[in-house]
Amino acid sequence: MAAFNFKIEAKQGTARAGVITTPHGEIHTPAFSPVGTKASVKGISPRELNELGAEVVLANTYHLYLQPGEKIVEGAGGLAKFMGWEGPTITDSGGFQVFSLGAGFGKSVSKFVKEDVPREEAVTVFDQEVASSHGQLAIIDDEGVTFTSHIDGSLHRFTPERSVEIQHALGADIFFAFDECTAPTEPYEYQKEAMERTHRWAERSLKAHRQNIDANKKQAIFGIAQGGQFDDLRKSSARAIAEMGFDGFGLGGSFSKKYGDDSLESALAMLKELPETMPVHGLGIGEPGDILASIAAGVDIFDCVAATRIGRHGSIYTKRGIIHITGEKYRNDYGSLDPEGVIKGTELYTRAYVAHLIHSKEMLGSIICSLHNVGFTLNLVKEARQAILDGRFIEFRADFMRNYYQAS
RNA sequence: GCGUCGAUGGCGGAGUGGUCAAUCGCAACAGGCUGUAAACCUGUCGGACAUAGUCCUACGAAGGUUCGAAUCCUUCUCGGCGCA
Repeated sequence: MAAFNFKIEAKQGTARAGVITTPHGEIHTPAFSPVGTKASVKGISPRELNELGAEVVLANTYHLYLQPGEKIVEGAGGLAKFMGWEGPTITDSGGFQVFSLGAGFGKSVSKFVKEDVPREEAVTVFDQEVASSHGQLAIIDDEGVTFTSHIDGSLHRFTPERSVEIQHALGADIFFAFDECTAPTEPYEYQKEAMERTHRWAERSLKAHRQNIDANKKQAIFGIAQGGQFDDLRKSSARAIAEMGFDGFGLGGSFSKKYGDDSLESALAMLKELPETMPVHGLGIGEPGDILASIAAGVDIFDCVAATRIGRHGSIYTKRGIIHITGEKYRNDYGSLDPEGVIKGTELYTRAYVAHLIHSKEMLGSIICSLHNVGFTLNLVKEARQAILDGRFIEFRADFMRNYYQAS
């Protein structure tokens, strides 16, 4: 992997600033990767992303496989070319969808695997009608995952090998091994089982990648660790993934409050088990406070849908916390969207105007808020990086947290 | 002028004797959103205390029938349509 390199420039405690080199350019870490699930960061053009300071964009294997199909993307010359983005790209493996699509039926995934269906028969027994009647779109077995498309209901199957094959076609600079993301609420036994399965899938993903000489020259593969909220599982998962020979490490899990108690702190503790030279990607970590906590623990890259999602729905990040621009008090507020942090491309818009756009469902409102939030997050990470280089990250983080979570 | 149909909470529009402070949609307001099945979801939505709940004011206006009316009757006001 000559084309891929990670260099640490400065450290402060476990926090570090560095540079990741990829065939499509450099990523200065800590870095935030806006999420363009379907090869599009919702509402924001590649040129704007560039102007906001983004250096890398993350897309999703599951979505691009279903639509338009990885061959189309490959035919365009790869993900970056396809979407008109001139920098590095990352693809997620589809492992998260194993969780988010399966979660439609609560804990059915574990039930299905452990009780209703014998492992070896899970696939053949898959009953689309039964599954969909429960709103469940994915069923896991040890070999892989069978799922129905959320677009047209058609039946598909991912295995680690298939995920890697698709990601080779998509051609991102960095891609992830196929994993099983679990809900933090799953019990120990299931977390352990899923983690061990993820480890086996990681080895298979890595093997499938190393067998492709051509892809190895252009793409780096990161292995994802799991373990839920259990410290011992987290640590053993980190060690197992670290020993396999991946180019980088993916901090897996779902830290959304929606799916249960957040286990970010315990997940971050696992990073102590990793060799210092290994770049770490915090999957789906994107709330300002979580980003800073993660940076402090040694995470180098982040990706998160929050910036664009909450923006699209009319909420924006400010140094004093999130504000909902649809609030009554902003209807005649002719001040800047965020007086303390005006983001490039949003300079001319007032809160009253943006509030009106969101109220009247004009798409520009969602675009402006998304621009602001992505810019805000990129700035946060950029400032954190500079703070590490200057040796004042601790103070920077403390200051930010005090302002952001102060009562307002 | 005569006939006819209608008048319901910010708007649209259900309800046509008790289970109606009144279905539903929109708007409004509040909250949520962390590897995007998300330009989405949840809650509130006459008023006052405010958890349950209790009380008050309410279905154009006034009167009446009835144990009980948004619902039935009378008159009036306003509006649509038809005929003059």
